[in-house]
Amino acid sequence: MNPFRLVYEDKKSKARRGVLATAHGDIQTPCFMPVGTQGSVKTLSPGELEEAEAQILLSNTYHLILRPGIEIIKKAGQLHRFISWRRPILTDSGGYQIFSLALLRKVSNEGVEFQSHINGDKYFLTPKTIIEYQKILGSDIMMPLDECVHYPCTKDYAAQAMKRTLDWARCSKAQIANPVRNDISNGASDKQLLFGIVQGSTYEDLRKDCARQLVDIGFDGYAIGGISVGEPKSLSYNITNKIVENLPKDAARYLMGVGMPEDILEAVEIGVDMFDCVIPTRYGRNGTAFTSEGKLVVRNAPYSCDFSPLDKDCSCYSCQNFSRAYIRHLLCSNEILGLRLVSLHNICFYLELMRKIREAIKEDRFVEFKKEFLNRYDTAD
RNA sequence: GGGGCCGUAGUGUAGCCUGGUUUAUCACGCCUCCCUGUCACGGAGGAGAUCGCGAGUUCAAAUCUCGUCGGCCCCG
Repeated sequence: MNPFRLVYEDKKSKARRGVLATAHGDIQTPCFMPVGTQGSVKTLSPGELEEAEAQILLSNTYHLILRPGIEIIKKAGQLHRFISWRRPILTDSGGYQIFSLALLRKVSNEGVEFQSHINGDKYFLTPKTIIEYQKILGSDIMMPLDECVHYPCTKDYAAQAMKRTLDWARCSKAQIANPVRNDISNGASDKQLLFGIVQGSTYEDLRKDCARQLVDIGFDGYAIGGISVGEPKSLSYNITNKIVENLPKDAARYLMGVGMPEDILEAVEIGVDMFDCVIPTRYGRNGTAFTSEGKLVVRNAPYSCDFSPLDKDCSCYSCQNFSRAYIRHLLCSNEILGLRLVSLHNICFYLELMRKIREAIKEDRFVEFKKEFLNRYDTAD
């Protein structure tokens, strides 16, 4: 059964409204998934995220395996219960982390051998074990192990990593055929979804080939990996566009790790449905707020006497109650509340942006909305 | 009255004995930039000191000598 329902297509662009049915409820797309790598969206509580109307969180299998360890989550009774979050969760496999964080990794067709970046313990993860771990986590959407290459990357290596990612995708698909599922019951589907991940670096033919083969295998949705890893933005856009053209209309499309508000708008316009990114929370912790007029480095000196809110058009708790001057003071004094207030605002800003995008698509005015938004939103800085 | 120690960016300091690779060290603070499947206490860059003041020795003084001012300590 196809978990994705295409609800509406914008008449003037390829933007679309959809609904993705998961075990813990429906997700309205286009959507943004706040990132809670280690089972926590840094500085924010599940209550605050619900309040901000986050529909789904992203968590990370690699991080959770290393700490606290899969056995503890199993004992806790799945990830939802462990972290006290009742809405959907997508778990990233950790492919990205193994290639960016882990030490001394050895990649073979069977899997990846690496040392923990925390304590040096040795692990050997295979596409099969990654799926088994995600079954135990009980995430609503599972991601297969993949190999995300850096930019720039030679075509030979990109082809090799793409082929390996495809092999691993087949292996992952085969692994979920064994139903080990147990007690998820409060959603539209009692099945964990599995997405395929398109790799192939910046090479159009590799990307196209990868997308087509994944579609042949058949997944519940398709993710685009290895974008925004340092390549020029025009290239990210072109490649993403080419990939989307080779994905079925009636499946969810997820652009992994993206991005800035302007990146999200570009991607929605060419038909991407799902996003996740550390930017709102990481920037929040480092003193940059997103506002309707662009990025605001509230940590900077000019705001020391600015008693207006981060964004005067925002209705979040931070903006309704606190000034830039106070938040800057908190950040400069290393008060945890400062990190929290900016992170909360940024998450609210992103989620509100996605709501506005969904509204605009429904009314065939996505292109105008994007233009108006970018007109006001200063991307120059 | 006698003796000793100390004075180097906003703060705390290295260098002084054995003068010259010192455009004077480092940390914090300050200023700016960066962050795209995470990184709370983060990364990069920058500004900021006529080395308390004055005189002397010397080709050359933060560095040696004398004086002086300020701070601290010990003895009377």
